[in-house]
Amino acid sequence: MGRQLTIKEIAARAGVSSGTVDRVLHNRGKVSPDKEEKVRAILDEIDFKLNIHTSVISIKKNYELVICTPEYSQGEYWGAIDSGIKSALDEFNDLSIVSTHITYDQFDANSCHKAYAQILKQNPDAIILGPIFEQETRSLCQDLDNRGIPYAFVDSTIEGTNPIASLMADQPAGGRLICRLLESFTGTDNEILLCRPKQAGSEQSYNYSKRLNGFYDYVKETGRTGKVKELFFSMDDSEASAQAVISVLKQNPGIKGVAILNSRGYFIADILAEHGLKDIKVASFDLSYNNVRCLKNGSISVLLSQRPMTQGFISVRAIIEQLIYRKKEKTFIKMPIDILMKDNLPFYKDLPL
Amino acid sequence: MGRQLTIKEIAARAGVSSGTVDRVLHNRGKVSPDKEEKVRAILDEIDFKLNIHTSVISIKKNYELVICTPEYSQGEYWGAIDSGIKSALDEFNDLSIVSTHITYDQFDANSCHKAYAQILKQNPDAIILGPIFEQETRSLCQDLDNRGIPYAFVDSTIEGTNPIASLMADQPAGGRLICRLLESFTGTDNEILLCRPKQAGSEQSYNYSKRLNGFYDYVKETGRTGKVKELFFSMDDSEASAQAVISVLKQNPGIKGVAILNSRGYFIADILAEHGLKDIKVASFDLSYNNVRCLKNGSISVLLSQRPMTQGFISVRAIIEQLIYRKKEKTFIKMPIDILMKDNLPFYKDLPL
DNA sequence: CTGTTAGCGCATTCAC
DNA sequence: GTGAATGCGCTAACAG
Repeated sequence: MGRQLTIKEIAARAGVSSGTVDRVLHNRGKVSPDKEEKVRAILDEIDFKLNIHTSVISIKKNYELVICTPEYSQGEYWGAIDSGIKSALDEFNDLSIVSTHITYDQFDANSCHKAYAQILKQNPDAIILGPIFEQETRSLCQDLDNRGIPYAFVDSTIEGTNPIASLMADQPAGGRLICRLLESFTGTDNEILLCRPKQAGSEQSYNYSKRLNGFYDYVKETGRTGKVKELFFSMDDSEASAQAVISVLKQNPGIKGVAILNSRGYFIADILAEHGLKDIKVASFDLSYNNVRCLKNGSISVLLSQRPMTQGFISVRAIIEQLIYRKKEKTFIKMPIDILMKDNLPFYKDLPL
Repeated sequence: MGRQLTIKEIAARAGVSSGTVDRVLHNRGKVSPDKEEKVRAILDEIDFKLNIHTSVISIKKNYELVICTPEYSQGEYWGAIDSGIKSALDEFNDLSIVSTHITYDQFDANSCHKAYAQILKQNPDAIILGPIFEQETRSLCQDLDNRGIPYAFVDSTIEGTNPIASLMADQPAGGRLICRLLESFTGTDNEILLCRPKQAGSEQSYNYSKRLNGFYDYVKETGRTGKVKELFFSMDDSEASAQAVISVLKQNPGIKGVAILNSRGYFIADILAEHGLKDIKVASFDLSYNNVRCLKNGSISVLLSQRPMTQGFISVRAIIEQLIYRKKEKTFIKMPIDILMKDNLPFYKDLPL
């Protein structure tokens, strides 16, 4: 495969100037039908691709990117996504992209509403969305579609929208997997406790409910319905939660594994550790700071992660490819669900700082 | 953080010409100490990064890259590494890199010797090595060091060499991990069978022996020495191997898990499946075609993978960064060891085709 | 040693 | 509608 033809060479072949080829390539109009046809014929024949590098350097436009995600503390899931975004922006720093980060309270639809209003006001060239609220997001996306502003989703995707990219894990698969792992760990004879947070937003979250579905699908398929118990706990009252957990485990000595389908595994793990319940395996999601601590000290046996940093990184890259390199294909990726145990933890970069 | 300074602007600040800045940036020499210092001072201060795009288009040189790995069949480990290399070369195709792939028989030191001679004869600009034989590789690398030709390792690294990049997994950690997994799966009361291949090269391989070390380190640490049995099997005589495996399992009903520390897990898994031994958990390495088949049908419970495609990809990128972008830092990465089970398998791209 | 300069391929004016 | 001309930031060759 030899070198590609340049625009100039194509122009020569078509008997036109490079400017005309450029107009055809980018559908800018103002080209007579006959010349256009000539150029297109050649273009089709040789499968012409723009040279990204020269293309980029001759574009002068400054791009505005808005990132809109829930607020987060350091070392948490959304922080990892953000650091992936940052590292991508750093890698592509010669593209003159200006980014703004707008955050909202993931438990307060109104705060999300405000954030979205702010986005529309800013009228950026592209947006990366970490969506929690379906209605609000769908409405925003409609406006964006109308204005022709591209947007990408990280963490989860809202149906009925037209993102140019979507980076998320298969949540039901995550639910199935955590159940399979605990089943393998505890053996088929023993029981599993599913600890569900009472906290407002968390249970309603799209991702959480999908995991729950996957979890119970697996339970049913394997005919272990009787082997799974549930317990609701509140992060706000750790005393009561601790008592509840311990009492359930005392009453059900067959329980050898505990699943927490969000990133609060450490909360339960700490309770178990405090009470010396070392033989109970805990499984949870996300490499948050506290979860990693527990995985290291053995109070959590396994964590599932959906590569938040990678999600952030790819979302930026997808935007750039679409916006600047004019790539047409959309980027829909189901992220791998990584299984983390003590021995392979050190080699994963998607770690909280 | 505003726009980056250009080389010209830096030159102006330092009171030199852009040519001088370029010479400093790329260590081409021929710069007086005082000017060099002035330039470096500014460079450090502003954390200058080359504009990749303009840099690429103005490079005229054609680079020759040689890739040298063991031969492989489709859907195997080395094939995945190769496809990672190919996709990187594809992504960087505007750099005019010509690549040659030389392979050798991983069980025949002489064939490796020949391959290496061929490399030296070709005298390329850079080399990616998948090393098996220590002596031969060390000798080759010495020659390459003398000639100043950069080389990168994939899969494993030979000590006493000076690669510019090394992409490999932590093999002892892999050994530990597979043991921890099987222990978790079988419970502490039961036993584990370690199936070791008799085949010539395989056992001597550096990676294999490191995994073995890690495996037994974990066994010792957890005080389970008495709980681990060993069995040597030969791929050449499946009849005999099958009988041996089955007989060991009959004599030791406490064995509930089987570990294979290379990519031959499917060989044992097929034997177990044939004999209806469904409750015995099998764990092995690598997403080879056959292993994946077994993971899907349930005869293998878990596979460990060291991201061969990613290794291949990064090795090329590291070479390019070193050779073309003249990056100084070397790229030593311990790849994550991915744990694959039935539910998360579909989302991993490091799959055989 | 050092500065100057001609491209690299494309996007974008600006005349015609 | 169209083509010619300019510049993006950097590399490399060349003249001093």
